[in-house]
Amino acid sequence: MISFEHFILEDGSPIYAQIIRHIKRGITAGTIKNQDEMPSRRVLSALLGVNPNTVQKAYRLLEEEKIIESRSGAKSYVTVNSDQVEKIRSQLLESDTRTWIEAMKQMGLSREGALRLAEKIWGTPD
Amino acid sequence: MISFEHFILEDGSPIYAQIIRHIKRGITAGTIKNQDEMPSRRVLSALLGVNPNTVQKAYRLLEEEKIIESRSGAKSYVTVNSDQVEKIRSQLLESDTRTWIEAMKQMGLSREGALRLAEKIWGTPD
DNA sequence: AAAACCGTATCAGTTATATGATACGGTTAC
DNA sequence: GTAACCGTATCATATAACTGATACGGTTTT
Repeated sequence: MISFEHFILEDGSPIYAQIIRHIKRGITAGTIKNQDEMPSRRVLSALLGVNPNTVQKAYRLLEEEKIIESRSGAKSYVTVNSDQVEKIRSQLLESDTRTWIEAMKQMGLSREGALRLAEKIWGTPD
Repeated sequence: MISFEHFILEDGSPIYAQIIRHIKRGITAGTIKNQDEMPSRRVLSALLGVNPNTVQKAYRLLEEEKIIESRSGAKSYVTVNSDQVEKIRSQLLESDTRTWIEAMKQMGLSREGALRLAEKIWGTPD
């Protein structure tokens, strides 16, 4: 079963989008793998304290992206092949990093300045 | 007059929030300074192709944060002292960077791996 | 077979975001 | 002074996002 242990609701972006991002990041990290069992809509909504319809929207969109599969009545499963994983990984890493770089540039930081800042905030390497 | 030359509307976050972020990043970068003249609501909305009410919402929130001042009938001006600038700067840099770091961690990257990725995507130092 | 889940669907209601139009009165520039 | 611009306010409207409740039928487990 996929863990949502470290999932924290942020503000600013829609909840359903945050759920989708969490799944994709897990796939990128390798903590979510092909054929993994998804928590049911009811269970996840109770876990996150949100409405079941919000979770259903996230799952529906994940299904449209062919990342999960659902059968009426049964549980939903992750269905990703290695090509999809690689695609998701490169897209997420690049877009998240580009967003950060753009912000740093807008605030006048040089490449080295931004990297030093990130290094400092990250803290001890892990 | 504050420049919105490189401002591009993104999707995902509200337009008024993007405007606020643009101003704050400009202040952090030093390209927007105390007593700078803000573009009028009408001008900026025309420039961005959005509704004047959307710009007004951004300006109202900036005013509540004491970052700009408006007098009915007259133009609006940036009103930030050096303490505010430093506060805005540290808040923005830290939150943007923490967001990126959290994403990298969720995707299983080590500190060094993430820094190398950022270095590569940034390209030539500037 | 029955109970316990599950995916799916639908209804209504609220809030946030954005658009569009218009108006009033204050300020600035000519 | 007057025209042009400005901040501010108020309508109405539309859509997206989220909540809450409920229901139907399929699957799994016992």
